[in-house]
Amino acid sequence: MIYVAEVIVDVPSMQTDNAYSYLIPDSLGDEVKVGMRVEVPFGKGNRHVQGFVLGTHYYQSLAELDNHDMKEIVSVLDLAPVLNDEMLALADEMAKSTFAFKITCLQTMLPSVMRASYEKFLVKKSELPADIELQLFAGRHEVNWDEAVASDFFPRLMGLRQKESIDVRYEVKKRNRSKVIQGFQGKLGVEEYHEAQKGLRKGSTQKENLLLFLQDSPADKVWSIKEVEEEFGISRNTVKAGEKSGWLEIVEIELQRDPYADRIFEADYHKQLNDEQQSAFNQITASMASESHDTFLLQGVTGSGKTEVYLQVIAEALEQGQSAIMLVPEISLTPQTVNRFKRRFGDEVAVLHSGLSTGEKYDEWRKIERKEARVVVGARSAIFAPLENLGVIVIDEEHESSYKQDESPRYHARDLAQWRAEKHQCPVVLGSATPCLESRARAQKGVYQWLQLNQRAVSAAQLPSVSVVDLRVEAAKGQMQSFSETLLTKIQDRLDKNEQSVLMLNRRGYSSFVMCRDCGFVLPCQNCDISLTLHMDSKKMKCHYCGHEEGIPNVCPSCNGHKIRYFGTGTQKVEEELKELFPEARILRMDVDTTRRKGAHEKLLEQFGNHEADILLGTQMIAKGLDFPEVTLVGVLNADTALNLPDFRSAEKTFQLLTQVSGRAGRAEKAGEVVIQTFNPDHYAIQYAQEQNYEGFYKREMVTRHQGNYPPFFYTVQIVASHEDENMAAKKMYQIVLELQKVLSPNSIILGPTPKTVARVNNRYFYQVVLKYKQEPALNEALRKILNDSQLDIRQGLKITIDVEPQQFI
DNA sequence: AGCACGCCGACT
DNA sequence: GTCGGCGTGCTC
Repeated sequence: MIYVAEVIVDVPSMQTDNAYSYLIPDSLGDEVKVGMRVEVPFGKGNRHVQGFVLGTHYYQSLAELDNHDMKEIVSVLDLAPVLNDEMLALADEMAKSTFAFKITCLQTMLPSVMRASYEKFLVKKSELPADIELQLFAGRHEVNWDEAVASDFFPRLMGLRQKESIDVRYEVKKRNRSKVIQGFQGKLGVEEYHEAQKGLRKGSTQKENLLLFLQDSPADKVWSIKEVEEEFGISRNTVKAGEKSGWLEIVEIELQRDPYADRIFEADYHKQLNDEQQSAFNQITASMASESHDTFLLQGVTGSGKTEVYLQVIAEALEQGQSAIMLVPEISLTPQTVNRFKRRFGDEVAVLHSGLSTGEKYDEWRKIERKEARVVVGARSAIFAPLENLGVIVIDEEHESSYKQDESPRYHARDLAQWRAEKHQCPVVLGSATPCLESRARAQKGVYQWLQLNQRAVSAAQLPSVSVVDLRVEAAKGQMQSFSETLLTKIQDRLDKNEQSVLMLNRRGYSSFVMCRDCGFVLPCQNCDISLTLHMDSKKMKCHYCGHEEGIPNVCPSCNGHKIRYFGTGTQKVEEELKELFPEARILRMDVDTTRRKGAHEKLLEQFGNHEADILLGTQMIAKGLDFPEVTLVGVLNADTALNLPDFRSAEKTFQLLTQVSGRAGRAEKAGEVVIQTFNPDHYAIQYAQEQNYEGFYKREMVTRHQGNYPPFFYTVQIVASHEDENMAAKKMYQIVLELQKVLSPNSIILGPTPKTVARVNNRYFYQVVLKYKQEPALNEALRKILNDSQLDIRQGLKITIDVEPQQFI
């Protein structure tokens, strides 16, 4: 019998995006199973790569094989499959719908530690020239490839390789090592131990102790050697001797790193649902019972108790012996959220988020795989949790753009959730106070079941009063600062009353830059078509696109003038202003700079929650999911920076952000107040946000979308080509447009080609085309063809990305 | 991706 | 005449 495995190899390229057949050597016989990772030789030279087994089959004889010379699988990297059939099928679907390589999809589904790392070595085979021997090998049998490349000997080493004095060795390294400790397990029955005891030599007290211990311990019980040594005084050596006598077996015990092990979670019980919550709960659970796969849009204002509905729906799934996935945006995976789930579901919860170390993530994943956790709470990638028998998938804050991955595979967690829901015959619940237009429109059309929560669950809580300050008027009054008089008065008032304020600086598409007041010169990045941003903490000018850094100029490089000043408003600058205005106030700043370190985000929030500061100043990140009862004032310093971006979603994003941040004010008994500073007080996004009127905004925005032929009326696809040579990128996009014009129906719209807003990043030029269409059955195939036909250009340094339903158009 | 094969310019 | 450039093809 000849066993063959179909393997997708870890070479992400168009040409290798298919399975290769490998012989399964007899030695690995029944170890190789579908869904496992294997190490296989691939290509010339001794190169080894990681691969995923997608299928196995066997042949009676070599004659049956039409494939002539297959190579053999080198080794198996897993004891059990790491991807089940559902996940393999999902990877296939993802590759198809997002135009990604299969291998990239497979890797994305697993914790990052399971991605192999490769190392290359030069191995000495016979006597080497003295200088190489002495200075490079220095007595070692082999040296790392990188070390050899860095040395002066490299060209000569390649010559020696030709003469076979040196060989190259490849290593595929497994990184998913579970933490293990030594343990042992009894092998014999009570009677046999009794017999063994009789046969002992007089004075063998240690061994006798061990035998007595084994007799008393339950069969199959695995003991930790260390614990037994400490608690029962049976030494490590005695256990080893016991193994020699065949009484017991030494085994490895896989240790769990539980990031929440040292915390105690107070149990939390179901709260009484109000009528609306109850109705939502009933409809979702009815869908669960009916084994259909409905999508629900649970739309509820801040404080309406969406989370309690999620929790009870998930509890119901568990009750039915099923499992559940709860997706939340990364930024709101704060201890507040996690605690709530831990308190309700205890050890049944596995948490997956970027705050965990790679080892911890792996352990949480293993916990799910071993079916020890039936509830998974996590960010986007938690949609790949290998749960079986799913009862419900919840996506909280469904409008968040972080549910779409902005690199390949460009999947949207919502789409994959719906795919999985169909497989498991279970509902998907999308929750939000401000649903994205697409979802809200689908609810309107009855594609989604629409559930509304209009009452605030906590009866005492009132909606905050929102006032809008016209910055144009403020500017006319004279010296322009970041704060209007209205806002300053209110901040002072909170300080006097010892209440807290949250101030948000909307930095999207805007930041502080340096400009010469004489000639208007703005310092640009040398690699990108964008101005450099001032970073006061490091006293450097930085490019946010490519990371380039340089010093802050004192003199204008263009006119040699000395009036070079910063413009725009960064959080650092506002913080300084605040300190000057309110010297007595304790201020916390929260932005990318102060939250870069692991856990810094949580720590800042905790400090603020403990009222160790009066003012929290931050960027968008403060808008999401924090709940501080002492906060009675929320100020938005510049509401409209995002409004002017060339993106059809800018009004929606602005409305959502303002509504969300407003919800941070006055969540307890104290009434909250919100001040929005803006240059566009008449813009509908600002006005509806002031009224906290989602429905009004939805209706108005739908008109704009309809007029502009944008989603939800049209689907969109973005195609981007980039190249070091601007002409190459532009030429390719024109060529693509010609191709598309041949296949697209006249109802579809092609925008472009145009250079991207930032046309040059890292010395590459970017050109894009946006497609808008209602129905194009042949589009997928046409795009595939474009990718396939572009292989020559890709070789010449062209990069093409296809983004289906892009979230960002700039 | 990464490696070998192959066919044209500046060197021993 | 050869070393080495990078265009092209292929990887079970």
